[in-house]
Order: sequence, then C-alpha cells, then structure tokens
Amino acid sequence: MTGPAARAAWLREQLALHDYRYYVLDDPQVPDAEYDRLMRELRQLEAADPQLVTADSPTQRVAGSPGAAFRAVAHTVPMLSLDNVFNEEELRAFDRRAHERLGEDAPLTYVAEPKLDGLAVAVTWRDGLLERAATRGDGSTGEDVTANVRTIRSLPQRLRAPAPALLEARGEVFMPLAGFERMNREARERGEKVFVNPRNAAAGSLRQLDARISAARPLAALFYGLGRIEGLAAPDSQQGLLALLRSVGLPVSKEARAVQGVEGCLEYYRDLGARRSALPYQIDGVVYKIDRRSEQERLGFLSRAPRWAVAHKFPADEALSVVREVEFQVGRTGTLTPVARLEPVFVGGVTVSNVTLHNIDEVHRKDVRSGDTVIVRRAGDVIPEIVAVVIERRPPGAAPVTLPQCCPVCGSVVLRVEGEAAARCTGGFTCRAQRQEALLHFASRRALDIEGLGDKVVEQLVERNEVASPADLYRLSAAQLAALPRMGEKSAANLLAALERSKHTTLPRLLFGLGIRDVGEVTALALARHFGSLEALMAADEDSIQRVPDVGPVVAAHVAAFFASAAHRTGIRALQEAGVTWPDMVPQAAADGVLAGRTFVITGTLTGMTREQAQQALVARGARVSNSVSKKTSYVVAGSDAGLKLAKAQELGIPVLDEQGLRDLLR
DNA sequence: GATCCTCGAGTTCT
DNA sequence: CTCGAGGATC
Repeated sequence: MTGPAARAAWLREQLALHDYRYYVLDDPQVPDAEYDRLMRELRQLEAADPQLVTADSPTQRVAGSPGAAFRAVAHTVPMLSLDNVFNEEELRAFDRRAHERLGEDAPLTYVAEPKLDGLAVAVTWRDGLLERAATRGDGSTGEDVTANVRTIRSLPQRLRAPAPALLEARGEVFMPLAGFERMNREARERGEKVFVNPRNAAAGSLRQLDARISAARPLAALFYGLGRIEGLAAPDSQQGLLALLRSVGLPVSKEARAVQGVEGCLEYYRDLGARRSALPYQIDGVVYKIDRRSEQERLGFLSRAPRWAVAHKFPADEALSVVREVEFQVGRTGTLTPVARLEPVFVGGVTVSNVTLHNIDEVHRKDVRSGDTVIVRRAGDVIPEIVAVVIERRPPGAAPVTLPQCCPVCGSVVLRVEGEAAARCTGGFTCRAQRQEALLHFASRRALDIEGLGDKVVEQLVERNEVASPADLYRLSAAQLAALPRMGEKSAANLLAALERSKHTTLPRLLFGLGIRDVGEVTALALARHFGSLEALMAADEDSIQRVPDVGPVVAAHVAAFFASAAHRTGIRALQEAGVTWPDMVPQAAADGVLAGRTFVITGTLTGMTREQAQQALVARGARVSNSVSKKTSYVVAGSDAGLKLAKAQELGIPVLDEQGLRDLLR
C-alpha cells in the first residue's frame, strides 16, 4: 500500500493515538491545532477518494468539546512533556545522542524514577506558604487548581525551614490504587458513576469546581522537578533537587535512584517493571534524567521536550477498540452470554478480539453497543474486559443491545427467570450448542479426561450428527474420525486410545461429567462419598439427597430431576453398555485422618508436584481443600507466583506453607 | 432476615 | 479471575 491510501491509514492511526491520549489518558500530547491539521488532511484525502473512507475513520464521528471553567495560569517557565521511548533500542539511541552532544565517553549518571500515571502540576510556595497550583495544560498555559490542590493531605501548606523565598516545584497529582478502589466501590454502592482508572479519577477530582468534593477524594502527590527558585541557588543535580524538595517537606518518590549508563537504566526498568503490580499507585513507565545540571544545560531542549530526560514506557494495558457487534453464545446449561467482537487490538502483550460481557445487565450497565469505541483493559489479571464506552465517539443511530427472544443457535424460546442474571435457551439437548458444550464438559480434564477431544472435533461430530450423547463417543470408529478435517490416522488412533482409557473412571468424575445443574467438582465428590454408588443416588428422593453436606433444596431438586428423566437414565445405561465403569465408593459420613477438620487452599505454581497431587495427598489425610481463602481456612499452601489468595491469607493472618512446609506436614 | 462462606459457570490467549 | 447464587450460620 502506497500513496494516498497509506497516508490515510497513517493519519487514522495517528489520530487514534491522540484520541487515546485525550480520552483515556486525559493527557493530549499534541496541541489541538496539530490534531485539527491531521484531521483536515485526512478529510481532504477522503473527499478526493471516497473509497478511502473506513467505518472507523475519525472523520466519521461527532466531536465533543472540552469545557474550560478554571482561570488560566501562564507558566513563566514552560511545563514541558517528555519524549517517549518504547524499547531498549530507542533508549540506547537517546543515550548515544546525549553522549555525542556532550562529547563524553564515560557512562552518564541518570536519576531513574517511576513515571506516575497522574496529572502534572506546578505548585508555588512564596516565603514558605502555598500560593498557587496549576495544571500543565498545553505547557505554556494551565488551569488554576489551587483550591483543589490545597486539599491534598500529603502536600504541605507551609514548607519546612529553611525554605527559599520562592519555590515552584513540579510533580504529579495521582490517586493511590487503594483509595481509587475504595472510592469506586462506594460510588457503585450509591449507584453513581465510577471512574475508568485512577488517572481519570485524579483528573476528575482535580477539576472539581467544588473543592469540598476534591477534599473527599483520596489524592496524593509526588514531586520531581523545579520550575523556579529564588533566594537559594538551584541544586546542581537532580539528586540534589530531590534532596532539597524532601528537606522542605515535599513528598518525593522513594523509588528514585541514581544509576550508571544505559545498563543501569535498563536494570532499574526491569526491576520496577517486575514490581509494578505491587506498587501502591499506577505507573506507566520509568523516567530517566541526566543527573548533572551542567550537562542538562548543555543538552538543552527540543521544541517541546528536554534532551536530557526521557520516559521509558511499559507496554500499555489499556487501549481503544471498536465493537464490531455483540453476539450471544450458548453455554452448556443454555445460558446466553453476550460477547463483544472487537477490532483486534494489541493490549497487555496480546491481541484481543473477544471480550465477555457476562450477562445482559452488564451490557446495559456499561451500555455497550455495536459500533461503539470502547476502552479495553488487560491488566494483571489475564482476562480482558471492557472498561467503558467512549460516548463521544458513538456513531449516530447505534441501538442498545437487546436480549434475543429466541436462541441464536436453535431458535427455541429464551427464558429469563425473574431475579436471575442469566437468560437461558429452553432447547435443552435439542439445541446443538448445548449438546456440543455438554460433550466438551463430559470430555474435559476434570471429568472423563478424554485427551484430544477438543472443541473443533466435537463441533464437527455434532454437526455431522455422528454424536449426540456421551455414549455415542464410544461407538466412533477410526474411519469415522479420520474422515474429519485436520484429523489423520495417527490422531484418530490417539483419540480412540484416549476414549478407551477414559472408560475406567471414578464415580465423582462421572457425576461431574454428566453436567447436572449446580453440580460441580466439589458437589459431585460430596454426592459420591455420601451414596457410594450411582444406583444408590438414582434411587434416592429429594429429601435424602438434601442430607448430603452443602446440598440444599435447590441442588437436591436439580439432582432428583436429572435422574428422573427417562432420557438421562437411558444415556447412563448406554454408557455402562459401552463399557464405562467406575468402582463403588465406601459411603463415609465424616472424613477422618490426621488432618481431619483442617481446610487448605492451594495457590501458585508448585515445582515437585501438581496442585492436583497436593490436593489428593491432603484429602487422603482427611483435610478439606477449598478454592477461596476465608477466616475458616487453616493453611494456605503457596507455590511460586502466588497472587491475590496469598495476599488475602496474609491479611487475615492465616499461616502460609511453602512447598517444603507442605512436604514436612504430609510426612 | 442478614451475613458469610463456598461453589459453579463462563471466559482469553499462547 | 470474577460474578452470581445456594447453603449454612447466627
């Protein structure tokens, strides 16, 4: 692609990037005039050749205009932004240029600091008293936010002596994560709107016209730069500046550190990156500044950024994308789950094109519509989510998503039980999607564990009407399997062997695999233990099923109804006839063993054994193994890379065992 | 009746 | 991992 088409694509990309900075980060990096210039050029290209117009082109939307309600403040010394580097190579190039300009061969001393995800501010103290605070704005003029900044507790109204006659310090106002989450939780409880991320929360709080509202917001600030200073010589290094700021009582990052050369910078970057999620505030990268002021002065400035400092960004974990459509998937139990199909977007290190919206209420709460521009996040947790819709960019005429009346797969009526979040297809096993998902569940690792029977194979088998129920799987021939696409003789033989292996199973696995509503792994085990055999369970009435621990009226009714169905009874007989067997279990009332009465939670990665093996070893000794940490948990076994569960255990003061500790205990 | 503890179900990508 | 909801407990 060359010529106008390539240029148009480039312009769209640039504009999207600026939109992202504007809407998501609230931190535009180009003046409005530059944005307008790019937009004008794109419009001209598209007017000359309408074929160049794409649906997601920024020319196709209605623009919103930012309001200005605060008094303007001119910055005597411009507030510059920083140039960004996104990788090691670009950082090396930056360092090389600095060396060349300085005519210096030895490694340079840098001060490395976290780049906070907040709002840059300039705060002035005259004779030690806080006089004025301003946002960066476009760099030469910002907004007067003195009243709001005064409410930030970590920021002194009066500097500690000896304070210079005048000090304009520059820093970042931000919202610590704990405060952000608390504030959003409270807002949600009151039914108010929540903030998309800490950055927007900080920006919104600072722009509050009513300073009493800002005062209630958990804002904080850290300082790192100098605007003006009078009555005292400016420090001759960045380290000296940080020391001065600290000495007059201003908050300064504890993470700031002097490092030597590019290698020192990279080491700092990797270290901070690894600890990023454990920091109490959100950061989007690292800033390196050449330490010595004499060197800073010799390097000077580019048009709008200093040549002696650079921001090294972490890969973004939020990005903008466009919703192609919202589809409804049908699950094993018939649940209709809305899924947003997105324009593929690279976020958090992977390309995301599908995002679940959980249920229809969630869709309406976030008000996601086809064609909407949305903010997609894939943060520490793996599963991407739609954080919010950028309302300003909604295409005209976009209609709200509605729950389908009929199942999109089989056309059966969709029913939504009053008070329940989920809507269900009533088709049961007549619905192809439900049959397919039920088979996949039956074959899954924790059920019959049929290796090689993945979604593609099952989809084919169901589509060709070769398999309708689990028992049909065991009647498949090598020839039938080998006829499937992407399935050769070898794979077919492997799958048959896996099917053969799966015939020797256990009662809990079978019960789980049948897919009775509300019967998962744990409940299946409890039922198996209590009744000992499938026959005993099938013969039991609702009341006796309720006597199983943790089974109440709802679950008991589902179990009884399942086995009352003639189709299910036939299906089970067919499985037995196909040769599926499982040993009966000895019914046991309560567990005994050395660890009886103790509850364990296993988290993280173990090295010498799998989590399943650890679980079995514990259960064999009479312990309970649960999935969630609470006051009732006796021990948490934490392998490497343990996450929130370990944190929760520490918070609740629950003893934590490492892998060795677990071994000792088992011995 | 309220609250806490669990379990179940659904989901993404490499 | 998160959310919703069932079950147990006070």
